[in-house]
Amino acid sequence: MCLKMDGNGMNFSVTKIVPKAANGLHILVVDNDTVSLMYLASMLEQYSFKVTTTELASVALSILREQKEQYKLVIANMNLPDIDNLAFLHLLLKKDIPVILMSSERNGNLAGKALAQGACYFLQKPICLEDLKFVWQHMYRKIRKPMKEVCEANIENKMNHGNDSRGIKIKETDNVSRAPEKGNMIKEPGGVSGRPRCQGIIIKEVNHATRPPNYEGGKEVGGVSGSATVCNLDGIQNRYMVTDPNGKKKQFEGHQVSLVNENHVKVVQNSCTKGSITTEQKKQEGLKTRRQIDDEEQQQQGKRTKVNSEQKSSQSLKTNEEEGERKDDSSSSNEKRSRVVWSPELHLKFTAAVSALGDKTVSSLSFDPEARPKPILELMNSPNITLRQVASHLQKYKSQVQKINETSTTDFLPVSKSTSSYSKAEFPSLLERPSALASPLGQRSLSFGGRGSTQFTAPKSLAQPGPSLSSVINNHRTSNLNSGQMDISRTLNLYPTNNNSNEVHIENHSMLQRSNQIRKTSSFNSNNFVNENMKEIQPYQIQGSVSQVSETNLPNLSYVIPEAASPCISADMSQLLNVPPYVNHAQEFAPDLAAPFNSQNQNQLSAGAMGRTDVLQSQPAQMTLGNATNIEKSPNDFFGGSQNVDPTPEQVAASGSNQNQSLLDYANLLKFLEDDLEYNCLDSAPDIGDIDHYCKWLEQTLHGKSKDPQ
DNA sequence: CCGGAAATAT
DNA sequence: TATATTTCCG
Repeated sequence: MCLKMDGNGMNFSVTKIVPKAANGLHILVVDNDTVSLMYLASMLEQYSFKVTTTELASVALSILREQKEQYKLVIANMNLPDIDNLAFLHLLLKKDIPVILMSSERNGNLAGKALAQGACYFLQKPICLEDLKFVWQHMYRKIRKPMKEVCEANIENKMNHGNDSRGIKIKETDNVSRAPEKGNMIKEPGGVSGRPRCQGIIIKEVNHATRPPNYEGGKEVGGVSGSATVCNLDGIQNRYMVTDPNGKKKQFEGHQVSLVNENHVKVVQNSCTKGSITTEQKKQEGLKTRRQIDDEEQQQQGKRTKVNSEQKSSQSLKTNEEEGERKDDSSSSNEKRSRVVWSPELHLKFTAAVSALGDKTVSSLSFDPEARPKPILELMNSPNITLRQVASHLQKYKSQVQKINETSTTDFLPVSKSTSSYSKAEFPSLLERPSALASPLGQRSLSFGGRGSTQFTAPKSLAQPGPSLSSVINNHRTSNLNSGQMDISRTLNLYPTNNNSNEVHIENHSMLQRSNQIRKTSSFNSNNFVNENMKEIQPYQIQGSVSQVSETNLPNLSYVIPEAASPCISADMSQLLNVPPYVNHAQEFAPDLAAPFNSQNQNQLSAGAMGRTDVLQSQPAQMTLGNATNIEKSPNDFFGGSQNVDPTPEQVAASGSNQNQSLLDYANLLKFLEDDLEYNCLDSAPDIGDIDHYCKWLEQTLHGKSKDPQ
């Protein structure tokens, strides 16, 4: 049986895990296995829930029929003798009750099916106390429609609105007023955003899903970005659902072309029925195309290359099959360059490179001159990233840092801040500038990273003292994996030192001894990934009120600690499913579905939740009284804050993650479960549960191509 | 090659 | 709407 401990090996208090508002809520447990039923019930009671048990689905249904309002959640075994699995689930969902399914069968498909059909969570038996840690969250979850319904709804929705991403999309915009280049040219397919290189009419392909570089299965779409998934919609031939890095789900069939010209007229065609725009059409519009060349090439030539329109037009308007062929031809100059999404991993590499470079020379107020795009790119060893992109990222990174510096106030700085020469870290911890982060809700000026739900968040992990090395490591890692906040410091102690993954611990030591830290050599291959930033931030972990930091200053955190990050897929299960347990990806993929708890919309969302949840309505005082001194406290702090009057650091972290978990919607996990075996946005990153393994992987990734300067 | 900033996509 | 990313430009 499971240990009744949390991931850090600390005892956890059951009563502190469940927010007061959820105390005593009624759960209906249905399991034909009496022993398991009773055991589960007793565990739930330990979490202060009221539990009703029954062994029969029919009884459960009748109970609900009569007292539906009483129950906030149903936990049911998947294999009930008196009813069909999914039928039961559907009946429950019809009653608008969140359902958690459980099974002793270790079958990923089963779990996937459950989730696909609308269960909000799947519990793998045997269930232990800790598995139930976040059960309460599901009571507030909006009932989710079964996957197919969602899909169909989306399809219909998109078809009814001109916004369909399928088919050929013709968008016309005015570009005439800009750009010195004259003439109309066709934009290369790869570009989907950014300043236009040319004016006039542009044809480009849109809505091609990006995918991990190592994606090999599936059909359609290319791309290099790691955060998108592609899946085949059930029973819909040639139609794909794409979840872009921002979490928007799109479906399309076939090829899409976007025309941009000066009229701001958008026409949408379905390629399946209407086919592609003809070359003739384009000619009529006086289109010119140009060969796709990348920036560097342009620069070298010092001149843009324009290409004969006829050739290019036809090239840009290939049919599905043609496109597929073209993609297969990787050597083709027409290869697309999709919009890069700075996934956590990518950012991790980036920050690693920056810090490695930055470790060589230290300037207190400006960036290390070595931290230039080119060396960074080299160190990153990411073939799919261009110099431009790195430069761009660096630019934003710097601006981010600058912003933080500008908004910094000594009020928030730790008293015992290091007096070392590193006191002016060029990459200050966000926690040291809480004012910058304590922005009003919804204000995300400092968030960095994925648009939409993937916020790169403040280093909440830093608010934790580091009694548990593993927890620190995990926190750092997870926060980075799930976010992209330009927080340089955080990533650093993730990095394994050379050959010994255990040296991660050393770095953690450095966290606690930062003032005395002695700087080692700075080569990327050296044993020292810790830099000023790391040192800078450390004191903050130990000082002051942790809860204040987390609640007052970091209202928007979407930070997750690993063991808490799996309300939908337990670590076990994710292994079983061969799925990385980065639950936050669900958010990335399904911001819409996760909306009720989306951190981006915490204000409204919380309000909405309050409006529709009895519990929340009935105990508003409790929600805010938890931290009366916190003026900036907002409704969404409820989950994170109120139950932790005097939280231990671990609990603070947990509460933050609780909040985060609430953000989760599982619809998108289905993509993992059902059809996305190839999914691997981490580029073969191992399970973060295996720290050593992960560190080794990271090391390899980071060091793989870097040469030893010595 | 770089950084700042415009411009656009999302 | 705000943000992320691309592209321009000196």
